[in-house]
Amino acid sequence: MTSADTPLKSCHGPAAEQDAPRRGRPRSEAAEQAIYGAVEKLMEDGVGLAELSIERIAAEAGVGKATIYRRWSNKEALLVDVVDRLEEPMPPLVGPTCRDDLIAAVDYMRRRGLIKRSRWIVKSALGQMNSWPELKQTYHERVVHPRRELIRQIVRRGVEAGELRSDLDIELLCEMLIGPILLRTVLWDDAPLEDPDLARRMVAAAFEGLAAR
Amino acid sequence: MTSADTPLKSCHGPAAEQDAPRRGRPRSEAAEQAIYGAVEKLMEDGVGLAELSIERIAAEAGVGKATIYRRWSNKEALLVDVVDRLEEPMPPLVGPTCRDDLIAAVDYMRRRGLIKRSRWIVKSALGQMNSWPELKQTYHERVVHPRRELIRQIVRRGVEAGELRSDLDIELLCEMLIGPILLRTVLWDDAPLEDPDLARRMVAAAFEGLAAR
DNA sequence: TCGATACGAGACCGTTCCGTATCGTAACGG
DNA sequence: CCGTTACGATACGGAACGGTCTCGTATCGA
Repeated sequence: MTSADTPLKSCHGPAAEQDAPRRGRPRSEAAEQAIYGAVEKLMEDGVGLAELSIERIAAEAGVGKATIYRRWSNKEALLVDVVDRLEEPMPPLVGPTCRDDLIAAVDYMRRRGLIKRSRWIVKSALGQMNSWPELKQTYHERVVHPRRELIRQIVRRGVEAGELRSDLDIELLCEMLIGPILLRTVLWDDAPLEDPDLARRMVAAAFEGLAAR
Repeated sequence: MTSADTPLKSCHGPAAEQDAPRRGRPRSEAAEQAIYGAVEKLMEDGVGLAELSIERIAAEAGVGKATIYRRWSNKEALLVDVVDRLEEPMPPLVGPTCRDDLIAAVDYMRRRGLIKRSRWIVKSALGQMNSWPELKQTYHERVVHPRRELIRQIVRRGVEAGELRSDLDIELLCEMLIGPILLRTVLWDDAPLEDPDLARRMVAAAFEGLAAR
């Protein structure tokens, strides 16, 4: 009975028991958006994961705590949903060459690094999520893994097409290509990301090498 | 008057007013080490910054809370000292070539990444220290900045010696060289770091480029 | 021996937070 | 109109924690 008739519909959002035709007053869509909005606003304001309490979220959203608990069973479930809907998938990119795809991918990360919400979630992912297994797993599944896989795919195609050296391990190639941009977006808060040409320069440097001549 | 007579003695450890010849029972050095040890043990066990409470530290150290507060005015001061004494400085390395120095530096980071304590502090630094300004500043001053400066210095010498391309921005060169290893040590928990040849391969790949032929 | 200080243990207070329950009100179906 | 459910607000119990204080004991200098 647990998973017989329900198609496991990648159930986003609050746990809505949609089976019953719901009598009484319907749930407010506005309240839901206000809750999501409040969490995202707090994240953008640099509030740490520890300070991100349900009471603070409710206050920021102008919503009663009960309205939150009516939708999510606890704080963890709420944050899992927030993380889940936070980042849209990378656009599928099929440039003429592997190099084009790599530049696009690196530039996507550069632009993403400019968005404060992304930075917050990445940093929190590293720091606090160790003691929060489900949140960490969701983040890895939905955010880290797909991007890593996409890069791997581009690199593999590049190797097969003869654009990238075939004497290097695929993992090493990936790290050499996206390490620098991730370093700038995640570790070094003060590093500039505004230059729209940065991705091209990075990929070019990686391709051609840093040694003189 | 701020820095006239005090030699700014890089005052490690608990705030000890060493001026008075201290009568009564002296403070226990063992207790101090037990406190430091307890924090480091908890960190190695993967306890998050939020769970790292004074009471838990005291219990782990087998020490009364008062013994902690007698040495540090609050939790923040304790953690600042812990961070401060956590990492020893990078060894000054003057290899025959810039390439040797870079390999040594990257390998130092690889070995450091194998130590759980370092990983913990780096991750916490990213996640939770945003709401903890003094801790973050200390970490940046004592850990991040010196290492970054050393890399910059090596790279600058490499450019001057004609080993590295002079048409690239110094910052970009630094990121291309240490981004990959930091990616592995900080962001990807599961990435292997055991290969003692990793640093050499990474620097070689960066020097010679990833493009085929 | 005596005063001063440190020790481990833990009581204590104030604060914050989670999660539940209760209010009076508002919005839906029948 | 009535039953049902959601709403915002808020009170509540319970837990965790920071920081202070008080015990009885131990260890120093004088």
